[in-house]
Amino acid sequence: MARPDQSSPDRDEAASGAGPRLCCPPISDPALDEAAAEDLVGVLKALADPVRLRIVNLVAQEVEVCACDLPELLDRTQPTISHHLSVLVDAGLLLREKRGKWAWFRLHREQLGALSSAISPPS
Amino acid sequence: MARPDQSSPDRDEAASGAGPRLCCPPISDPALDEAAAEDLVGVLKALADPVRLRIVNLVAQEVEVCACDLPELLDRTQPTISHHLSVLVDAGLLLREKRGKWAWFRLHREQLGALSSAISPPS
DNA sequence: TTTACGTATCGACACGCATCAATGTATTGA
DNA sequence: TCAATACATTGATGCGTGTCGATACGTAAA
Repeated sequence: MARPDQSSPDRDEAASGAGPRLCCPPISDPALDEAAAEDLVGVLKALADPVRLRIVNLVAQEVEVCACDLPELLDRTQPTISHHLSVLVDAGLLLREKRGKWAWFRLHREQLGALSSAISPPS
Repeated sequence: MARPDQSSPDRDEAASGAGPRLCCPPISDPALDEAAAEDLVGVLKALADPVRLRIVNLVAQEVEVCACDLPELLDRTQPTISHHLSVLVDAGLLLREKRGKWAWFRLHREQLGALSSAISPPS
């Protein structure tokens, strides 16, 4: 698929040079290759679910949250909540601590902060 | 599912009070209700795909990007690229400008910045 | 008005995933 | 040891979506 060049009427600003050349520097050296993109996407996918996003939001408001409260708060069954908690722990967004019969979860702030800055726009 | 209380051996710090009470203030008033979560999730889902994340990354490195370059750069067919571009535009992350036969895309920095700060951890 | 080309849309297919009922595992208290 | 409880795991199901070939649409040049 041919790229438009500067001789196109659409982009003739700064047309002081010689013969036709590219309208702009060709895109090269993408900072995010396929592998790096997959890594970041893993954390983004973990957050890109309404139940999981609300879990993270709840945990961010408290020191820690007991799994026992979440089925009622989020209107989902216990297996579904357990599944979502595991996804968040696997993504590194939550930290799980089992105390007796109960499972408590805290926010992994470094990981969430890393994600936040990874997607913050440049300049 | 019963919540553990402070009389549990797991959480007996600051046990100076009277009879048994909750281990911690009950979670209430979640800042993110189901509707608000769905909104944020829409933008997160748009980013949570390796092809789309790489598109945003490419556009963030240039002033603007021509759709004609993306199939080769990202190793996807033209319909697939067109689909992903539409998803990003619909999510408000990219701005589309059609010039002649070509479609050019710029980063919507405000939207990406809003997402970045929305998921940044508190304090 | 043709022809060529870049892009958008459509239809179909395969895969991923959110969800739940049923069941297993581990811990606590009697 | 037994019963109760909290959580994890499994299997099944339905929906969403990433992908591509085919095709339609719009623009520009001949």
